Amino acid sequence: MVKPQDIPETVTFAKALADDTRQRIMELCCCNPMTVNELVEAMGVAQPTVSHHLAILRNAELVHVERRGKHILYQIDQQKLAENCCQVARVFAPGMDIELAESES
Amino acid sequence: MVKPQDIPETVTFAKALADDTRQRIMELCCCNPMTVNELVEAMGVAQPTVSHHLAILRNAELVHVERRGKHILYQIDQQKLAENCCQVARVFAPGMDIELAESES
DNA sequence: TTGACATATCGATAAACTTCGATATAATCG
DNA sequence: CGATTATATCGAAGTTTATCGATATGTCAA
Repeated sequence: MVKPQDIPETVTFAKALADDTRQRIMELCCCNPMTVNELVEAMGVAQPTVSHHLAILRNAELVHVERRGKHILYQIDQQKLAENCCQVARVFAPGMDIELAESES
Repeated sequence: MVKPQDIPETVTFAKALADDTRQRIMELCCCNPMTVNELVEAMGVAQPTVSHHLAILRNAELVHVERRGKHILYQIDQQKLAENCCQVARVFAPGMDIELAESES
Protein backbone atom coordinates (compact mmCIF):
# COMPACT_ATOMS: atom_id res chain seq x y z
CA MET A 1 0.00 0.00 0.00
CA VAL A 2 2.88 2.31 0.73
CA LYS A 3 4.45 1.59 -2.66
CA PRO A 4 2.58 1.02 -5.91
CA GLN A 5 3.92 -2.34 -6.93
CA ASP A 6 4.12 -2.11 -10.73
CA ILE A 7 6.70 0.62 -10.73
CA PRO A 8 10.26 -0.65 -10.39
CA GLU A 9 12.22 0.64 -7.44
CA THR A 10 14.78 2.15 -9.79
CA VAL A 11 12.05 4.31 -11.34
CA THR A 12 10.78 5.52 -7.97
CA PHE A 13 14.36 6.32 -7.04
CA ALA A 14 15.15 8.17 -10.26
CA LYS A 15 11.92 10.15 -10.11
CA ALA A 16 12.70 11.20 -6.57
CA LEU A 17 16.06 12.54 -7.72
CA ALA A 18 14.75 14.11 -10.90
CA ASP A 19 14.19 17.66 -9.76
CA ASP A 20 16.61 20.46 -9.07
CA THR A 21 14.77 21.80 -6.03
CA ARG A 22 14.68 18.32 -4.56
CA GLN A 23 18.38 17.80 -5.15
CA ARG A 24 19.13 21.09 -3.41
CA ILE A 25 17.05 19.97 -0.45
CA MET A 26 18.89 16.68 -0.45
CA GLU A 27 22.27 18.37 -0.38
CA LEU A 28 21.16 20.52 2.55
CA CYS A 29 20.15 17.58 4.69
CA CYS A 30 22.50 14.89 3.43
CA CYS A 31 24.90 15.22 6.34
CA ASN A 32 22.92 16.63 9.23
CA PRO A 33 19.27 16.73 10.21
CA MET A 34 17.28 19.81 9.20
CA THR A 35 13.83 21.01 10.17
CA VAL A 36 11.36 21.92 7.46
CA ASN A 37 11.63 25.57 8.39
CA GLU A 38 15.39 25.52 8.17
CA LEU A 39 15.06 24.07 4.70
CA VAL A 40 12.46 26.68 3.75
CA GLU A 41 14.75 29.49 4.85
CA ALA A 42 17.77 28.02 3.14
CA MET A 43 15.91 27.37 -0.10
CA GLY A 44 13.88 30.51 -0.62
CA VAL A 45 10.77 28.65 -1.73
CA ALA A 46 7.39 28.38 -0.04
CA GLN A 47 6.88 26.01 2.88
CA PRO A 48 4.27 23.84 1.10
CA THR A 49 6.75 23.39 -1.71
CA VAL A 50 9.39 22.06 0.64
CA SER A 51 6.84 19.82 2.36
CA HIS A 52 5.79 18.49 -1.02
CA HIS A 53 9.33 17.57 -1.96
CA LEU A 54 9.98 16.01 1.41
CA ALA A 55 6.89 13.87 0.94
CA ILE A 56 8.31 12.57 -2.32
CA LEU A 57 11.62 11.77 -0.65
CA ARG A 58 9.71 10.02 2.14
CA ASN A 59 7.77 7.92 -0.35
CA ALA A 60 11.02 6.89 -1.97
CA GLU A 61 12.31 6.08 1.52
CA LEU A 62 15.36 8.24 1.01
CA VAL A 63 15.08 10.22 4.24
CA HIS A 64 15.09 9.60 7.95
CA VAL A 65 12.23 11.46 9.66
CA GLU A 66 12.25 12.17 13.36
CA ARG A 67 9.83 14.21 15.38
CA ARG A 68 11.64 16.42 17.89
CA GLY A 69 9.06 18.32 19.91
CA LYS A 70 7.37 20.81 17.65
CA HIS A 71 9.87 20.24 14.90
CA ILE A 72 10.37 17.42 12.47
CA LEU A 73 13.91 16.58 11.47
CA TYR A 74 14.72 15.33 8.01
CA GLN A 75 17.98 13.76 6.98
CA ILE A 76 19.04 11.79 3.94
CA ASP A 77 19.32 8.06 4.46
CA GLN A 78 22.76 7.76 2.96
CA GLN A 79 22.76 3.99 3.08
CA LYS A 80 19.51 3.75 1.13
CA LEU A 81 20.64 6.33 -1.32
CA ALA A 82 23.94 4.61 -1.99
CA GLU A 83 22.22 1.24 -2.31
CA ASN A 84 19.87 2.68 -4.89
CA CYS A 85 22.78 4.10 -6.85
CA CYS A 86 24.42 0.69 -6.85
CA GLN A 87 21.19 -0.96 -7.92
CA VAL A 88 20.85 1.40 -10.88
CA ALA A 89 24.42 0.67 -11.90
CA ARG A 90 23.89 -3.07 -11.52
CA VAL A 91 20.80 -3.04 -13.70
CA PHE A 92 21.91 -0.71 -16.47
CA ALA A 93 25.66 -1.18 -16.39
CA PRO A 94 26.13 -4.80 -15.36
CA GLY A 95 29.57 -4.86 -16.93
CA MET A 96 30.85 -2.42 -14.36
CA ASP A 97 31.57 -3.46 -10.82
CA ILE A 98 30.32 -1.02 -8.27
CA GLU A 99 31.23 -1.61 -4.68
CA LEU A 100 29.69 -0.05 -1.65
CA ALA A 101 31.97 0.16 1.35
CA GLU A 102 31.01 2.14 4.41
CA SER A 103 33.74 4.50 5.45
CA GLU A 104 32.39 4.66 8.99
CA SER A 105 29.28 3.82 10.92
CA MET B 1 29.12 23.34 -23.74
CA VAL B 2 27.37 20.27 -24.92
CA LYS B 3 25.26 20.70 -21.78
CA PRO B 4 23.06 23.79 -22.02
CA GLN B 5 22.45 25.53 -18.69
CA ASP B 6 23.40 25.61 -15.10
CA ILE B 7 21.35 22.51 -14.51
CA PRO B 8 23.55 20.16 -12.50
CA GLU B 9 24.69 17.03 -14.26
CA THR B 10 23.07 14.95 -11.56
CA VAL B 11 19.68 16.45 -12.44
CA THR B 12 20.10 15.73 -16.15
CA PHE B 13 21.12 12.20 -15.26
CA ALA B 14 18.22 11.61 -12.88
CA LYS B 15 15.70 13.05 -15.33
CA ALA B 16 17.00 10.75 -18.04
CA LEU B 17 16.42 7.77 -15.76
CA ALA B 18 13.10 8.95 -14.43
CA ASP B 19 10.73 7.13 -16.74
CA ASP B 20 9.65 3.53 -16.89
CA THR B 21 9.61 3.31 -20.68
CA ARG B 22 13.10 4.75 -20.81
CA GLN B 23 14.38 2.31 -18.22
CA ARG B 24 12.95 -0.57 -20.21
CA ILE B 25 14.73 0.72 -23.30
CA MET B 26 17.92 1.03 -21.30
CA GLU B 27 17.72 -2.54 -20.10
CA LEU B 28 17.21 -3.75 -23.65
CA CYS B 29 20.33 -2.06 -24.95
CA CYS B 30 22.54 -2.09 -21.90
CA CYS B 31 24.58 -5.07 -23.01
CA ASN B 32 24.34 -5.19 -26.77
CA PRO B 33 23.62 -2.68 -29.51
CA MET B 34 20.02 -2.44 -30.71
CA THR B 35 18.47 -0.69 -33.68
CA VAL B 36 15.53 1.62 -33.15
CA ASN B 37 13.24 -0.82 -34.87
CA GLU B 38 14.37 -3.67 -32.68
CA LEU B 39 13.57 -1.53 -29.68
CA VAL B 40 10.19 -0.57 -31.13
CA GLU B 41 9.29 -4.20 -31.66
CA ALA B 42 10.50 -5.27 -28.25
CA MET B 43 8.73 -2.42 -26.48
CA GLY B 44 5.34 -2.34 -28.13
CA VAL B 45 5.22 1.45 -28.35
CA ALA B 46 5.25 3.72 -31.38
CA GLN B 47 8.48 4.44 -33.21
CA PRO B 48 8.42 8.20 -32.51
CA THR B 49 8.07 7.40 -28.85
CA VAL B 50 11.21 5.29 -28.89
CA SER B 51 13.05 7.93 -30.89
CA HIS B 52 11.97 10.53 -28.36
CA HIS B 53 13.35 8.54 -25.45
CA LEU B 54 16.56 7.80 -27.29
CA ALA B 55 17.02 11.53 -27.88
CA ILE B 56 16.78 12.11 -24.15
CA LEU B 57 19.36 9.41 -23.47
CA ARG B 58 21.58 10.96 -26.14
CA ASN B 59 21.31 14.39 -24.54
CA ALA B 60 22.30 12.89 -21.21
CA GLU B 61 25.19 11.20 -23.02
CA LEU B 62 24.20 7.83 -21.69
CA VAL B 63 24.26 5.98 -25.02
CA HIS B 64 26.69 5.13 -27.75
CA VAL B 65 25.22 5.81 -31.18
CA GLU B 66 26.59 4.22 -34.31
CA ARG B 67 25.27 4.37 -37.81
CA ARG B 68 25.40 0.98 -39.49
CA GLY B 69 24.16 1.33 -43.04
CA LYS B 70 20.47 2.08 -42.94
CA HIS B 71 20.29 1.29 -39.27
CA ILE B 72 21.40 3.19 -36.23
CA LEU B 73 22.67 1.19 -33.29
CA TYR B 74 22.10 2.32 -29.75
CA GLN B 75 23.84 0.95 -26.73
CA ILE B 76 24.13 2.12 -23.15
CA ASP B 77 27.43 3.74 -22.26
CA GLN B 78 27.98 1.67 -19.16
CA GLN B 79 31.01 3.65 -18.09
CA LYS B 80 29.13 6.94 -18.19
CA LEU B 81 26.16 5.43 -16.46
CA ALA B 82 28.23 3.98 -13.65
CA GLU B 83 30.15 7.23 -13.25
CA ASN B 84 26.91 9.14 -12.90
CA CYS B 85 25.69 6.69 -10.28
CA CYS B 86 28.90 7.23 -8.34
CA GLN B 87 28.58 10.98 -8.67
CA VAL B 88 25.06 10.92 -7.26
CA ALA B 89 26.24 8.82 -4.33
CA ARG B 90 29.20 11.10 -3.74
CA VAL B 91 27.03 14.21 -3.65
CA PHE B 92 24.09 12.96 -1.62
CA ALA B 93 25.73 10.23 0.44
CA PRO B 94 29.25 11.48 1.02
CA GLY B 95 29.57 9.29 4.09
CA MET B 96 29.43 6.18 1.97
CA ASP B 97 32.36 5.02 -0.08
CA ILE B 98 31.41 3.92 -3.53
CA GLU B 99 34.03 2.37 -5.72
CA LEU B 100 33.91 1.83 -9.41
CA ALA B 101 36.02 -1.06 -10.66
CA GLU B 102 35.74 -2.39 -14.16
CA SER B 103 35.22 -6.12 -14.18
CA GLU B 104 36.51 -6.45 -17.74
CA SER B 105 37.81 -4.18 -20.47
C1' DT C 1 17.13 8.77 -60.64
C1' DT C 2 13.14 6.28 -58.11
C1' DG C 3 11.41 3.44 -54.50
C1' DA C 4 11.72 1.26 -50.14
C1' DC C 5 13.25 1.26 -45.61
C1' DA C 6 15.03 3.35 -41.09
C1' DT C 7 15.02 7.05 -38.11
C1' DA C 8 14.14 11.88 -36.65
C1' DT C 9 11.26 15.82 -36.11
C1' DC C 10 6.78 18.24 -35.84
C1' DG C 11 2.32 19.23 -33.80
C1' DA C 12 -1.35 18.04 -30.96
C1' DT C 13 -3.23 16.02 -26.82
C1' DA C 14 -3.35 14.29 -22.37
C1' DA C 15 -1.25 13.14 -18.19
C1' DA C 16 2.06 14.27 -14.63
C1' DC C 17 4.60 17.50 -12.05
C1' DT C 18 5.93 21.94 -9.61
C1' DT C 19 4.59 25.75 -7.15
C1' DC C 20 2.02 28.41 -3.92
C1' DG C 21 -1.93 30.49 -1.16
C1' DA C 22 -5.33 28.89 1.89
C1' DT C 23 -6.39 25.81 5.26
C1' DA C 24 -6.09 21.70 8.21
C1' DT C 25 -3.55 18.93 11.64
C1' DA C 26 -0.41 18.37 15.39
C1' DA C 27 2.42 19.69 19.29
C1' DT C 28 3.69 23.12 22.85
C1' DC C 29 2.92 26.68 26.15
C1' DG C 30 0.51 29.75 29.20
C1' DC D 1 -8.92 25.60 27.58
C1' DG D 2 -7.12 29.13 23.74
C1' DA D 3 -3.06 30.94 21.39
C1' DT D 4 1.08 29.98 18.94
C1' DT D 5 4.25 27.55 16.24
C1' DA D 6 5.57 23.80 12.93
C1' DT D 7 4.30 20.94 9.32
C1' DA D 8 1.03 18.64 6.13
C1' DT D 9 -2.68 18.63 2.88
C1' DC D 10 -5.82 20.77 -0.50
C1' DG D 11 -6.92 23.12 -4.77
C1' DA D 12 -5.72 25.80 -8.57
C1' DA D 13 -2.58 27.58 -12.11
C1' DG D 14 1.24 27.05 -14.96
C1' DT D 15 4.82 24.08 -16.85
C1' DT D 16 6.87 20.01 -18.34
C1' DT D 17 6.62 15.47 -20.20
C1' DA D 18 4.95 11.21 -22.71
C1' DT D 19 2.68 9.59 -26.50
C1' DC D 20 1.46 9.11 -31.25
C1' DG D 21 0.00 10.24 -36.20
C1' DA D 22 1.81 12.72 -39.94
C1' DT D 23 5.70 14.03 -42.21
C1' DA D 24 10.58 15.08 -43.13
C1' DT D 25 15.34 13.42 -43.57
C1' DG D 26 18.72 10.18 -44.65
C1' DT D 27 20.41 5.77 -46.60
C1' DC D 28 20.63 2.01 -49.65
C1' DA D 29 19.51 -0.72 -53.82
C1' DA D 30 18.09 -1.25 -58.41
